Amino acid sequence: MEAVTIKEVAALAGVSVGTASRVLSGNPATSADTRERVAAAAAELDYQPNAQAQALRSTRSNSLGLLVPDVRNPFFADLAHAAEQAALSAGYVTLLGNANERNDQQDRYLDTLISRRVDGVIVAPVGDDGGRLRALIERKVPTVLVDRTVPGLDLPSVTTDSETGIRQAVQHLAEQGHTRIGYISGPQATSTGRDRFAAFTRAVAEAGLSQDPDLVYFGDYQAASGSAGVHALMDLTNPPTALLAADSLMAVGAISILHKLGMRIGTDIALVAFDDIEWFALLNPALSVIAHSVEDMGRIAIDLLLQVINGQSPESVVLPSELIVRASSATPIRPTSTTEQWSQQ
Amino acid sequence: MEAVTIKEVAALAGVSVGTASRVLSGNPATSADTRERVAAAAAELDYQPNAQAQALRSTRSNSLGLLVPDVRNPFFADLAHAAEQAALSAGYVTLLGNANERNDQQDRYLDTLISRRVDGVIVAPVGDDGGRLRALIERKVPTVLVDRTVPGLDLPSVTTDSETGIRQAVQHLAEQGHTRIGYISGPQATSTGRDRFAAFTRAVAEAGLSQDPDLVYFGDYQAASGSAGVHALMDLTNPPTALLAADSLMAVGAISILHKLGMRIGTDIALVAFDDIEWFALLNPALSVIAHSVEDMGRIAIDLLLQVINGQSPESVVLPSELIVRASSATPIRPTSTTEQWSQQ
DNA sequence: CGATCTCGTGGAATCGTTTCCATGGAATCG
DNA sequence: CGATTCCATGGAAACGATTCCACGAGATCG
Repeated sequence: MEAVTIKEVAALAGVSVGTASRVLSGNPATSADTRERVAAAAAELDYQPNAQAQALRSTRSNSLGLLVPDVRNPFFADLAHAAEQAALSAGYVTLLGNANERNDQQDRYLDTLISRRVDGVIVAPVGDDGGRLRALIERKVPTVLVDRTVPGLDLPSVTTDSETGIRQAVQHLAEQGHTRIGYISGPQATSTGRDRFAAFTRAVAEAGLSQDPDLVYFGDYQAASGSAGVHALMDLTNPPTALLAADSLMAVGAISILHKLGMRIGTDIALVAFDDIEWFALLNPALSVIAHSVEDMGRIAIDLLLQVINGQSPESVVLPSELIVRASSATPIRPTSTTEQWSQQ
Repeated sequence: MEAVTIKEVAALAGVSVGTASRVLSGNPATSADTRERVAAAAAELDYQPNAQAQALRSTRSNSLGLLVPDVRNPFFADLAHAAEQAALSAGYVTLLGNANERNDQQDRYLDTLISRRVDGVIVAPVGDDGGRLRALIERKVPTVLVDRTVPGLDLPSVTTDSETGIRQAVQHLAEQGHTRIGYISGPQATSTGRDRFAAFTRAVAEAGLSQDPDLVYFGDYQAASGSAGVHALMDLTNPPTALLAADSLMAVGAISILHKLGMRIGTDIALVAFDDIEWFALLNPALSVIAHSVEDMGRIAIDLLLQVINGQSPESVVLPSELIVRASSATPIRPTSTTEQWSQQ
């Protein structure tokens, strides 16, 4: 690594480092002549300022930390992309960290972000206790939570109102004649897991559907637990006729096992997934989803973070969710003789 | 941001900053007593060293840059994940940049990485002219190319041998009775686009299949161009009976439009895609793919980069590719006389 | 025409850390 | 017991940039 310093630029331009610095940072107290000579020297040497030295001196690093549970989850990949683009156009580079859905990796990354003195952090938190998030708060590092919140941590956040979408989905399934809806829940150690489960419970009660606790399987937002959930639910003596999966990865696991079991989605069983992934529309049959805008979430998170950095205390934002009906849940249930729980449409 | 400095640690421990620094960096020239007091003080204050100051002094930042064309492309999301994990266990943090398949964004990020004095860079390059990549080379910044290469740039790289997989795919399709295979190519401004196209051309010639130039559509590795490709190929007076898409996103575009056209994949038309994405196995029918290992690619790229950082000059690595046959190409073609093979049954 | 003001510039301090050098006390040797 | 070695430690320089302060030369004013 052969670095060009401002000293060399100044020498080539025949000025002092102070003057060179002034020109390069756009300080108006410079003569046209020196401006020109310094600019020429910088271009000639292809000078790139040392961001570390700048940050050390100015206590601003122009970088943000973004910590997600898993980049390979398309929802978080989209979120990362949206946030990164928004940050870039505000002049910040993004340090992306991956917690791998593990508390210890999240904590390790949080310490790294503190060490690198990022100007702010956006976290989709893993787990429920905050962990080293509290260290960020103590140091007053501007922080915004995204997608998930942590009880007891008073930080601005951008989350989704799962309630509306889930109620729409349950009502929709009820209209198709389903009375027993299986729910593959997210972990209760995440706020989204709890919120969506609560919303499902309420919606099912409102719609007058079966509240059989066996119809709920608790997964962990990973594909494998979606498969396990389908197994558990389908092994019931009185299995559900429709399934609602609380995130995209568990839906993927569910689809995969349903294929293996030879059950036709949309015909033998209805399926709705939380999270709208581009690919879900390509499946055959296309998957009904509860959609929420990742782009908005990423963009708004950056927006709130910039406000916090500027010393403001923005309100948290809750984004809407909405059911999109596709073929996987569009066929009304047919009356069958085996189980008569449901009235025929 | 309220930072704790080594000065405060030293004061609390009752030693000089020099001594505190020695203890914290594991320098053995310290007494057991001071080691203990400094460690206690650091823990007490929850001291996190300022990485910028360390980097400024030591000219090592313990960070790597990773520049991909698009994080939302699952192939690159997986690559980013693999590389990031490998870097992390070698003690490096990864700065992830997104070029959005655009030369100017790539160049902008490369300059940022130079400014931040990362210890090394891994790039899946966009475009063909190198651009600011040459600035990295001039400054002797350790750099490794991944997935794609750039002509005229002599840098270590990790790429895939597309030839084998593509030949297997073409032979496989030939065995199913296809004689006209449509090829949705990547852009000829990328090395992978050129390599795969050349491999396809050779394989088709070897297998004695139609070399009609109209059977090739040049896309840009984005979903939309996969759709456009299907349109173009199917509008031919003598359309292909099988399709080979040069990457996963174009395959997605192709699938989407084939659904709209009402063509059944695997029955009316065979489809094989380059890139093995987890989801492709879940489609109905499951998609045949040419697989190559992203995990290996990411891991090896980091490995080579660490070697370059250590002053070595590692050889480039070429990884194998391999056909995985699934339902989308498993049905032998039925002899038909018309150009509308798919419309029957 | 002398005093004041303006303005561009150089020099120096500073950010937080590492590392080199000097110091002084303890330990060891002849 | 005096000389040498050893070793933990403090102090200071350095990394590369920004910014404050002071200075001197012109311009402006009374």
